[in-house]
Amino acid sequence: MKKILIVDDEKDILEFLSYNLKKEGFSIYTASDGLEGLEKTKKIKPDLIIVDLMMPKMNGIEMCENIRNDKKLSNVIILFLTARSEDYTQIAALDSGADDFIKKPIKPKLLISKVKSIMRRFSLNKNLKNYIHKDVELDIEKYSVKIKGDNINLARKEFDLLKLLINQPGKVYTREEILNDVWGNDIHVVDRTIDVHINRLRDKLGQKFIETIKGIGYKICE
Amino acid sequence: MKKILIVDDEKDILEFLSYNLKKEGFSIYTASDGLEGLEKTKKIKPDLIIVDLMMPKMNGIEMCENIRNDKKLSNVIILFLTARSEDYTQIAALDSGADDFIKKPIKPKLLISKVKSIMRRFSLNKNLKNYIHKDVELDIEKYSVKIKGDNINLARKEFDLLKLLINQPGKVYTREEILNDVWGNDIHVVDRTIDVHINRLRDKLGQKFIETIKGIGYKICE
DNA sequence: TTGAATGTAAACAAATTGTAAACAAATTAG
DNA sequence: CTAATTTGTTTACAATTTGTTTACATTCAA
Repeated sequence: MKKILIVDDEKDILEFLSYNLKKEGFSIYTASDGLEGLEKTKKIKPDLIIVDLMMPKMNGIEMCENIRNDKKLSNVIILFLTARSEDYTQIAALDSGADDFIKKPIKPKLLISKVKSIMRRFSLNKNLKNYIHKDVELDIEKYSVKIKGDNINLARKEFDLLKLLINQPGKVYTREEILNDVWGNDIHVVDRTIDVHINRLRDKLGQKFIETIKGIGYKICE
Repeated sequence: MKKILIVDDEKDILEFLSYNLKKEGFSIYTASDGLEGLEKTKKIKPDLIIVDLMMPKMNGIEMCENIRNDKKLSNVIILFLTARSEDYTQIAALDSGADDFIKKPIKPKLLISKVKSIMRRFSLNKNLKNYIHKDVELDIEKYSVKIKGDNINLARKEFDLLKLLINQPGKVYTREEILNDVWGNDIHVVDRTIDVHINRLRDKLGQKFIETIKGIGYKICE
C-alpha cells in the first residue's frame, strides 16, 4: 500500500487531508513541522510527501532540499501546498525539487485525482529506483549491485531478496513476508530455501550485512 | 509532408486550426477526445500533435503521458492549447512531456509561425542522433555502425536492436521491452529469436559488448 | 543442557540461454 | 521474372546458471 506523509503546522489541514486520503486507501503519516517531516521521511520512506510551504522550524522548501540531497530518499515524490499561486514562490519550490503543487483552498476531488495521477505517472516513469546502504549500492534499472563501487553478480532470487530487505534497513522481515514478496502468494517453497539464499547473499555481501532474528526472520543491519 | 494531429472536443477550434494549417501545406488529422487522439497517434504517427488541455474521457495531460511512455511515439512534438496561461497548469503539462504552449484565443499568424519554428527546431535536433559508446559508433541517419572507425555491416534487425540497447547503456532491457520496441506490439516471434540476434550482434561487436542478465534480459556493458 | 531454529555443503531439479543448422521470407542481381 | 543472396525465424539440443531440497552441523535462547 502506498504511503503518504503529510507535513503541515495547521491541525485542521492535517486532519482534512488525512481523512480524504485514508478514504482512498493510502497509509497516512503526519508531521507538524519541517524537522519532524524530515525525520519521519527517513524513518517511514513514504512514496509521496505533501508539504506546506510555510511552516515553523523548517519550511517546506528547506525540507525538500534536505530530502533531495539525501540519495537514499531521492525517489520520493513531493507535492507542495501553496496558499496562493505566487510565481516566484513556485519557481523557488520547483528549484528545490518539488514535483507538483496543490493550491489552497484544497478541493478533495482534485486533490485525490492529482495524487493518484502523479503516482501513476511516477510508477510508470521512475522504475529507476536505486538504494544505497552502507557499502552496498543497488540499481534496479541496471540490475546491478555494487560493493564499494565494485560490481558483483547476484542471481535473480538473490537480487529480489536483497531488493526487499534493503527497502527498510533495520526492519525485520518475517519468512512469511519474504515468501509473499519474493516468491509470491501461491508458490510454495520450504523455509530452508530462504536460508540458503540469505546464506549466498552473505557470502557475496559480507557476513555482517544481514542479521538473523531467531524465531522471526532477517533484517539488514543499520 | 508533415503530419499534424489536432485533438480538441470543440468543433469550432478543430475547424479553425485545420483550415489555417492546411493552408500552409500540412496534412491535418483530427480527434475529438484524448482516447481517440491516442489511437490516431499510434495509427498515423504524426510529426506534431496539438492538443487541448481540458477534454472529456482523457485529458490532454493524460494523453501526453501515455504518448511519452510509448517509446515508438516518443519523438512526436506536442503542443498544448491552454485556455488561459495558468502557471500551475503549464508546469504540470511540461512535466508530462509537452514541448510548448499555445494560448487561447488563437491568433492564426502566431500559431503558424510557432508550429513552423518548433518543427524546424526539432528536425534540426533529430539530425544529431548518433550514439557513441566505447568503440562502437552508431549513426541513425546513415544507418551505419563503426567499430574503432571501421564500418561494419549490420542487418536491419540487428541495427534496430543495437539502436534500442545503446540508448541507455547499463539499463537492462527485458525481452518484452525489446519485443515491443524492435518488433512492435502485435508481431509475435519466439524469445529465442531475440537471443539469436543478440548472438549475431556479439559476433560482430565483440563478445563483451552486450551482457546477459539471466532471467531478465540484456544490457550494454557500461 | 536441550531442543527448536538456523547455517551450510552437496545433490539434485528446473529454468534459462547459447548456438548451429534448417528453413522461410525478403531483397537484390542478372 | 527467376535465381542468388541476404536476412529473419524457428528448432533442437547443449551448456550453463539458478533454484530447491536434503541431511546433517551448529547455534542460541529458554
